[in-house]
Amino acid sequence: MAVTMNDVAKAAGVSLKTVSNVINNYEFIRPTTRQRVLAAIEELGYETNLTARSLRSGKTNMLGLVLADLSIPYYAELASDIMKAAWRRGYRVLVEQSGNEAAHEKAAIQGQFRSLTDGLLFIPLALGAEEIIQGAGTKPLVLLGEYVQDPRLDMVLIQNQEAAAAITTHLLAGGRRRIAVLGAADGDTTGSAGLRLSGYKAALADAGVEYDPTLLVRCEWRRDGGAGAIARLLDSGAEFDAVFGLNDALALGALHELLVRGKKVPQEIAVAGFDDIEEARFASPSLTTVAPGRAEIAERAVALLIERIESDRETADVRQLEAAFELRVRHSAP
Amino acid sequence: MAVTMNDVAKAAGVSLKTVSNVINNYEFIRPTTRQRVLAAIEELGYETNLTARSLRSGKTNMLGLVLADLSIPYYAELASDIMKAAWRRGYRVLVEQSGNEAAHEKAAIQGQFRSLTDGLLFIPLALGAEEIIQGAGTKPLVLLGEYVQDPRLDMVLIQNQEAAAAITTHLLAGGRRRIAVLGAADGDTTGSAGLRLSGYKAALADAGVEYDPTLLVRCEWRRDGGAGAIARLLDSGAEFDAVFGLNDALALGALHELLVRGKKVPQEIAVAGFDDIEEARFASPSLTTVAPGRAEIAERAVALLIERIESDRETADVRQLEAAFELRVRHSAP
DNA sequence: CTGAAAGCGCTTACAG
DNA sequence: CTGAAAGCGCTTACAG
Repeated sequence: MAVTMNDVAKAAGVSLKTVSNVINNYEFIRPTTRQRVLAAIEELGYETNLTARSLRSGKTNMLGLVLADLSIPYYAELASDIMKAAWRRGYRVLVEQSGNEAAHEKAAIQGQFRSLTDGLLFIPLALGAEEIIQGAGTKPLVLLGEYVQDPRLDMVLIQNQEAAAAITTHLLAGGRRRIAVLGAADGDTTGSAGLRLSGYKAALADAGVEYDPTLLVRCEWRRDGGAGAIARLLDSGAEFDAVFGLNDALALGALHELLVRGKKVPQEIAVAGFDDIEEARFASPSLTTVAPGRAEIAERAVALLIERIESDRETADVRQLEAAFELRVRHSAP
Repeated sequence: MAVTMNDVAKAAGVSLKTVSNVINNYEFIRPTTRQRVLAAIEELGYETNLTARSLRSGKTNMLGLVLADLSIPYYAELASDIMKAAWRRGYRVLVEQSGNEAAHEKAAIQGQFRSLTDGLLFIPLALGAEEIIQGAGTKPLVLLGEYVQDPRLDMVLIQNQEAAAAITTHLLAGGRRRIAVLGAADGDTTGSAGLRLSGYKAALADAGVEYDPTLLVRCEWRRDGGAGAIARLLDSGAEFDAVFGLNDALALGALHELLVRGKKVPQEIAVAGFDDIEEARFASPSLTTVAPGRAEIAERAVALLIERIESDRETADVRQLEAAFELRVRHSAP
């Protein structure tokens, strides 16, 4: 029913191959032939059937992106950047929401889904390195985020420790001495929580400030998690003069709860986050945070993945890239 | 290189067709045959090649979703809901960002992109009804949003006028008499802006309050647009006791700017929005807004589109569905 | 219940 | 520069 390349070939009086050559911008075609083919394409309203192209060429020109949920602002903003970076290079992005569940992540990295994409960008939250390596098959895979760290896997990383230390140092420089941490528990060493916590600890140590594990609250990394955590902390009677939410959602939830309870921010309690989502700039007061280099992460992850796809596999060394971060000082912690 | 159905067939000692039957859950297969095939699939690690299936069957089991940008919270949250609704019905979603540009929208509704999907969910912002009908081809299409209204097109709508009237009435009931509107200009009649503005006007008229066009500010529907609009309004010396941002982003930007300038919200100026994005609950003060039925919109749009895909075209009447809305009264306008 | 053949619409070698 | 043939990995009629 749809117009095929064969129809175009007949209309233009050339072979199938010539039409294919024109469409794929093959160099050596007589200009008049090209014109005739283009005219036929235009006239018939021909559109390439990408499914057929994929089947024959073995390439889909799609990248998979597995993340927890697009309703989480940091992931949505990252996905937007990734789609744009891919688009510039002639690829589309197929997003898969894992909902943070191991079963979904597993299905996404090994299932039929993979046959639709040439390579995968994966933000793992539930699966470990071993499971990823086992399950991922042979197509290229680049990890984002830092829940998983393994020398065998390509990844683009945030400078978690350094960035968390920088923001903690900023709070300390502002005279804060008792900095609560939302989103981690004492003893966490792995994943974003562990890395950011260790940056926090390092900054305290550098400043000669005592580390007090009773100032840590473990909770979901969402706004309501942050709000609930601050509520519990206040109810416990703990004393603190600053809050470091391990991501912006936590910090924004905490900020909300502090203001609801009549605390003055930043006069009584300073608040800082991590991610620099757009919302942070427009919070009241605006949120001090650290920008982990989202655009750079998107750009480099896409570039690396496509390089893997388009080069001969096997050969290349594992690549682990780090994005530059930047402190964003705003009113919640001047 | 990859394991094919043929490999499975050989390993199980059956024909290709039988393997296909097992995979597609064809009923009448001898249990022992099924077992043998499943065992071979397991052993060889066979995965269906979805590209090949699509080419042959003419179905991709993917829905296209064209929206402006995932970094806009309302679209991100809607996309998340749509992907979940599609997933439940066995479909994936391929998102295309139009960046609000007509050329991108046109490419998305008529380009090769369409060959990858069985149908399209489209939030038009730049194209008109005529262009959509011309360009969209033969595959099913369901519109979301209300920039375009046309009796020939399937769509799922927000009750813009009614919802805008409800929130205006709420502000009036709180004693506000001079309600600024952000995101529309006097005379707008089409699209979300026009519809919401007309709801606002209707509510004023019902309450016998005069409509003052100098209280309208046209701007981009983003946080910084709202902030800039309020700044201009304040600088102009206009008097107002409430602000209605035609979406939450506008209202949140306005809220931020009002607080920066030392205005008390809601004591001096009440603020209300439209969309009920998650961020609204955690703003300080929390944002009064209207929930347009996002989950219902996602669910019904996906259901309608899939119904169109799976039934014989042509026949059915155009369907225009409306989602129910709900007022969310919070602290910015109690 | 299962099989052998055809074909979806392209691109890929291979000729010329 | 262009053509004729083969085939990517499935599902779809059609037989039996």
